[in-house]
Amino acid sequence: MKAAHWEAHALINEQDCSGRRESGDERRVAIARAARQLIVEKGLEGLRTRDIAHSVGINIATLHYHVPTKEALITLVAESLRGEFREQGMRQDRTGKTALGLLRLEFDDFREIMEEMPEMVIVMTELLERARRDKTIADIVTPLHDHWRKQFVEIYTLGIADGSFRSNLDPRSAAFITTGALIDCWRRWTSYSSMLEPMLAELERCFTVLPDVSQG
Amino acid sequence: MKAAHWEAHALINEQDCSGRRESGDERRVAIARAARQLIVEKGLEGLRTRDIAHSVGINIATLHYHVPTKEALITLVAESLRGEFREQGMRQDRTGKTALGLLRLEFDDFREIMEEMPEMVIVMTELLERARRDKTIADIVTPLHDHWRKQFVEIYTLGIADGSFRSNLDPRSAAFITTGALIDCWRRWTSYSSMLEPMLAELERCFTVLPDVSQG
Amino acid sequence: MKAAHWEAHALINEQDCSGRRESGDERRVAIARAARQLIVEKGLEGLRTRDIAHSVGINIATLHYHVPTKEALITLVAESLRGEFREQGMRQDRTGKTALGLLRLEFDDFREIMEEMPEMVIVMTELLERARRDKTIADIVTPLHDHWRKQFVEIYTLGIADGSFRSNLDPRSAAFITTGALIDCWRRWTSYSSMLEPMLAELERCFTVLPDVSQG
Amino acid sequence: MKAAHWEAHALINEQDCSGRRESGDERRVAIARAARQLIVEKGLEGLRTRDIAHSVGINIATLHYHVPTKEALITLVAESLRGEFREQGMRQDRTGKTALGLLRLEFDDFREIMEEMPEMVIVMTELLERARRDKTIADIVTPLHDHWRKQFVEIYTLGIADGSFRSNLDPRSAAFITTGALIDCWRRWTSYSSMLEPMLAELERCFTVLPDVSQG
DNA sequence: AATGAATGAGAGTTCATTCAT
DNA sequence: AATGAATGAACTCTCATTCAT
Repeated sequence: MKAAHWEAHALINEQDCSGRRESGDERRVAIARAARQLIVEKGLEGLRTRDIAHSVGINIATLHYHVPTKEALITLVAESLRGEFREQGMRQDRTGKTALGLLRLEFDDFREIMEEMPEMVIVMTELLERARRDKTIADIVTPLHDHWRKQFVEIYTLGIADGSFRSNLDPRSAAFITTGALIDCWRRWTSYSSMLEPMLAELERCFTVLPDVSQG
Repeated sequence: MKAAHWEAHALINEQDCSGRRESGDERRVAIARAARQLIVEKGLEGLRTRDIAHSVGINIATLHYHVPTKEALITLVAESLRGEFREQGMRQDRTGKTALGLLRLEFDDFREIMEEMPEMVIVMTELLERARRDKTIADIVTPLHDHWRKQFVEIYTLGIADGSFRSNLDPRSAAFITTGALIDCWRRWTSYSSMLEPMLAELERCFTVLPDVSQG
Repeated sequence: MKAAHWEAHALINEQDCSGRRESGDERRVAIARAARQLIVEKGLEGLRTRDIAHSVGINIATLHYHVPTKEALITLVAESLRGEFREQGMRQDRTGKTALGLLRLEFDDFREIMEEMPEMVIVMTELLERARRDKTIADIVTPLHDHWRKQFVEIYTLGIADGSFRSNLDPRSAAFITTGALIDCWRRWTSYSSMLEPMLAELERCFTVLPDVSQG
Repeated sequence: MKAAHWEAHALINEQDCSGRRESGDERRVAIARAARQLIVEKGLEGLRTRDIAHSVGINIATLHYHVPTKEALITLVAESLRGEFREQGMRQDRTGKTALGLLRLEFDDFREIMEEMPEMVIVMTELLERARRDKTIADIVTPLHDHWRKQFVEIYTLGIADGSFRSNLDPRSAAFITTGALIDCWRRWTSYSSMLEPMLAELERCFTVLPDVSQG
């Protein structure tokens, strides 16, 4: 939870309880963190600037000093999510893997997010929802979503070529199914977290060549 | 003479232009209808009781006479959706079908909803979102959702037994994948409506025995 | 101060202290009255919706029920002034008067306003000031001002024709001088009210033919 | 890196682009200059300390270091106006002129101000307005105004004595009329600047002995 | 002399709800 | 069954001013 102090600018979870003033960037990070926490608790709809300010321990006017409007605040939240998603995606070495290996890496990433940052997932869901009506948010969040889907498209395309996936697989449709199923899994996480592993296993079976060829 | 500025507009949603007063239940139906229309336009978050009253062509106080609180109003909307979903599910004859036939029937239902009542889908999505935080709504909407998923579980179980679906299929996971993918399809309907057919076709291929093994 | 009850709609100064609710129009009148009083005390710049509401004895939300925005409120004030100015202008019989007689009637009107409704004058001044930056107000107030000036133009034109005013008088310039001087008199009313009569007398002398022709 | 959003713009009014720091007094002059510019643009009512600071190119805190409160700032503006008005009044040689000559000199001054420093006029008007409610400002601005009027009183008194002005002229009333008309001319400058010359000519005719008596 | 950050007080506005008729 | 009027509580946002450095 506590970020090491040599990690200069990506500190998100650092708790700074000393009396000294924080620099602008730290405050913005703290505000984004508090906002995300509150979105988890009350939803984007229930997000109140006063609550954020209180949670950060500053005056509302101070909040507005750092983030001029509520819209900008939500944009900030969206951007902070984007930052972490990108970090996440760059952690693993993807060279020399088979398509199935890449798919499993992708699933690992998903597992990791679900277990280590479930909060982020809820926030993302809320933002995706709002993106339907708010272009500013859509412009930040949709590319993330599209990028993620495209990765599956590539994996499936690759897998068809190397024979590890079904030859009649439509990569794009499969990618939509995969991301759709995973996002829905997010959404019902609190009720059905136990379904994650069976679902991932089933998804694999859906797209790979049948092992029980005995029937053929 | 009229001081209140927003009351001056013409009523929009009133489909009943005859002079007679509606009975209490008719009013509630009209209110639910107007509310759904407005949810489609502005989202559940942007729903305002005043707008509903105006759309129905009645006073806000009158609205509150028929539906005491906003919560009750949203419950009313949820219930009206439930009613229609049930109607929908009972229309088709399901006797004597194979598992694949039943799956296709289910897909047909989905297609029909998507094309004929896209409004209902949006409202449902919004309600599912709210259900995460509002138990009253969850109690109405979750059973609908569960029921729908269970139908897929049954179909897949049946299909494994009669050999039309993969023997290593996990019906429950497959059902989750199916409903998840379809719901996500709902959500992105405006951007990706063209993906519906490919996705349904791919879903079929995901769960049925590979046809291309013999073909290859 | 107390308007007779048979004067249906122009009641501005009526004090209604009974508990019963007022109709929309009465409330709007009461709001306009309170707003004008407050403008006199604190200026248009210092006008606060909360103060108005408090002065009328209603909630701020109620104020917004009757007058949707602050801009609309100021427009209301401007319109209420316009109404009274017009009433004022129609009271006296102008038929069969000489140009000098008409000028004196005009001066009588001015005296009357200054003495009986000094409050109105201050409000008008504030509105004229704001009109420079606010087109909505300008559209209401400027015509009043223009109309007033034009009346002087007409009087002076008439007076030149009938020989009671100087033949080298430029009616338009003279009208500008007259209204300008009178308005400035308004403005400094509190400090220089004693200057009104000498100024009016001097203005007469400025435009009429010199009586001390002995010099010629 | 910079959290504060409104600080990011380029400074507008800074005419001193050399690297050196300004001395305290220079800063106050720059502040007064910027404030006047902003009063012209948005009125005294719309004047914001932040805007001034930004326009000068300094921080708000720095602004408050040089000028402790907003009231002091407006006083500063008033004083800067006073300084310029005095400079203006001392430029011309008034010895050996007739009353009419002096009046024309006064009109020349007015013309000059109107054409060369229209900005000053607007600011003056705004300050005169505020002076009605703010004694501090009144104490600075009213003497200026009174002084100006007194000059006309003197000119008219002189002119009666030397026979160039009407013998029945009341110098004080005439002075009030003159300044009032001129100030009002200021106020409507943007709409009626073409009225200045005709008005000045008419004012002359108002007070001088009728020339057309002998002509007729 | 200068600044980034912070703040209290208050602005106009909105909304679900209630009251009297 | 219906309504005009009223309201408390809350909202986002603004601004002159101050503090620590």
